[in-house]
Amino acid sequence: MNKNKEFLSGTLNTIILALLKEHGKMYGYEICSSAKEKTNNAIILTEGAIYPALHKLEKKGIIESSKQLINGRTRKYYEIRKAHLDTVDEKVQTLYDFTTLIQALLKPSL
Amino acid sequence: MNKNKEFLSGTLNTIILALLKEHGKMYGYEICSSAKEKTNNAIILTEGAIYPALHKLEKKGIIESSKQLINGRTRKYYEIRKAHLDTVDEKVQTLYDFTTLIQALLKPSL
DNA sequence: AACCATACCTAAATTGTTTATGCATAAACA
DNA sequence: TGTTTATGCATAAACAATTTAGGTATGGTT
Repeated sequence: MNKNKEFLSGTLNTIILALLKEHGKMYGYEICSSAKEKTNNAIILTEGAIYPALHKLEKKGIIESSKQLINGRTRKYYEIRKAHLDTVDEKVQTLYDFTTLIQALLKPSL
Repeated sequence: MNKNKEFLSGTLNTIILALLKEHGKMYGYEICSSAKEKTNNAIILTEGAIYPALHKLEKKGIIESSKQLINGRTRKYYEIRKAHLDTVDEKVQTLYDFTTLIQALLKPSL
């Protein structure tokens, strides 16, 4: 289980941004469970990785957060700043293209 | 240029092993230039990354090296140990599957 | 002679992630 | 009613991988 752990590094930020772009607004815990659910437990984003990543993206000004109290628990929602939507698009596309390159590289040895 | 630098981390070992599996025997410098050429300069494996990676794979017993003198320059060829070919197959397949998962995750936001 | 491509290598610094915690609330359960 | 499970945030030490930046050396090109 979690065979993909080693491959995940480097893709975390882009996965976060892609999910944020798709859903508009998400909170950290939701990003983890969403990725997990969408990939049938194949992609496990750990909280220890995702929260620092979100904080860093916010510090860079790419995303912004807003707190909301829901059922007595606080949720911190993140969304992509409009000014950076294009950058995010590019980043997502670049990762997509990268995965295609990797597949082309690996295919001959499969 | 080299937009893929951040995505490369974590995939280096598997790329090396896939190329070695495909070509049978390769030397470090060749692995770098091969990846570069095959991807039209999109995947740049740096020597500072690849040599330590090769040494580590050898220390683990997954690959083995043999030196050869060619045109007055020494080349250190690496190949996958037979006993580990199955492990390598699995690893390559796992990365391939992972890239497919990533594509499925990213697609809705493209 | 200078320079570039080839070919190996290492090591400090940076970075990202894991692992291991901690706090707190709500709901389910026994 | 007390414990566990799920939710939801967070940080920090340790670890691992990679970058950056150097080093050595040979052969071929200008």
